[in-house]
Amino acid sequence: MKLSTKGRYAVMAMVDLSRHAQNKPVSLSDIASRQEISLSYLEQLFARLRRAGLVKSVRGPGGGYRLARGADEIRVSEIILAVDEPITATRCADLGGVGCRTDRSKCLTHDLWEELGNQIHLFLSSVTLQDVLDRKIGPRLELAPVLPAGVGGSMAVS
Amino acid sequence: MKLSTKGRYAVMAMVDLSRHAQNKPVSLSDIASRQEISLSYLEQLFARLRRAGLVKSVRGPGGGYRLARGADEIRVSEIILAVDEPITATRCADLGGVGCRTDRSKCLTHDLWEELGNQIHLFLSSVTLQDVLDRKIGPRLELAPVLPAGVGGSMAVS
DNA sequence: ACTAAATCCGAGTCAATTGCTTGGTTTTTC
DNA sequence: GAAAAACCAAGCAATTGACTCGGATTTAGT
Repeated sequence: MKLSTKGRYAVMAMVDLSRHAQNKPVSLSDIASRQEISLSYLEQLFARLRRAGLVKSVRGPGGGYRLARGADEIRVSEIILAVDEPITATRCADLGGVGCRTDRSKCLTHDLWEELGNQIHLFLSSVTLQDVLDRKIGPRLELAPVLPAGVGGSMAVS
Repeated sequence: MKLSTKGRYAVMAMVDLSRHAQNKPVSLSDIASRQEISLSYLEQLFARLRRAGLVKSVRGPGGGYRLARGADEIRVSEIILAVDEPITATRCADLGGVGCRTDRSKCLTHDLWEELGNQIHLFLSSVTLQDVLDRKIGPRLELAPVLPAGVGGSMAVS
């Protein structure tokens, strides 16, 4: 799973959409001005979100977008998968990576990346739009074995 | 924390280094041929790793690199932080992001990204080079009981 | 002292991606 | 029929990733 600002914009927009959902659909220009994202860029993102079946569109004046499902049925991971390009298969990425088979030592890191991907997906799948709206995000995972502290450093994900 | 193939290359190289560590230091050309990474690119990565204090260099023929500490004392997160550029402060990223203050609804996603960053860092900090060598990577984290959508109080956010 | 192995260093390249802009077309409501 | 909206396609500037090129410096061996 690729993590980029593109995915963040999409999530921001989807949160905005579910937050301002009334009877009327929400227009992209509303979202654009509220979230300070360019309208055309939003159009591109929502084209993908629509193709992924996460939103429905209503054309014509007074139109806009609606969530295709309830906010509690849409997971953040779905949004990010919808807008981000699929993972570019790196050197030894997915199935049958050449280097993986030939020299197994070359891919000692394979398991590591795979497990990291699992962790990220697990986390983002555990959060729905409704959770974000309700600010229910908090520390949810626990480490099994623990390490001496002090490895700190500021973090962020891009 | 930025996740790119750059960090992966660095981890691959560091794993290779610790795997082939004998009395003699390991030359980059050895790593380059084993891991199929370009030598010059490796040089750039190791310049950063050295500046970060993760490896020590020995110049001259027969020279190369050594781990600055034991493989069980180097965490994967350190390697990635060493080679990847620091986070580009996005729209509402770190402290004092403008949009965060003015319109709090704009940053409902803030906690989400922050917590995701925590998760990633937590995971990568829990894995040492030695763990990768020993193939000790496996599912290590467990989801805390998922919050029932409607029920219960708010989560503690630290 | 000479050579060669290695680390160091800085610049440049090339393709992909991001976040946008421009300029439309269609659909639909009033 | 005018205007609001979704749609669509092309292009573009800046950045980054993964390199290459061309050296320079250090040092072990002879």
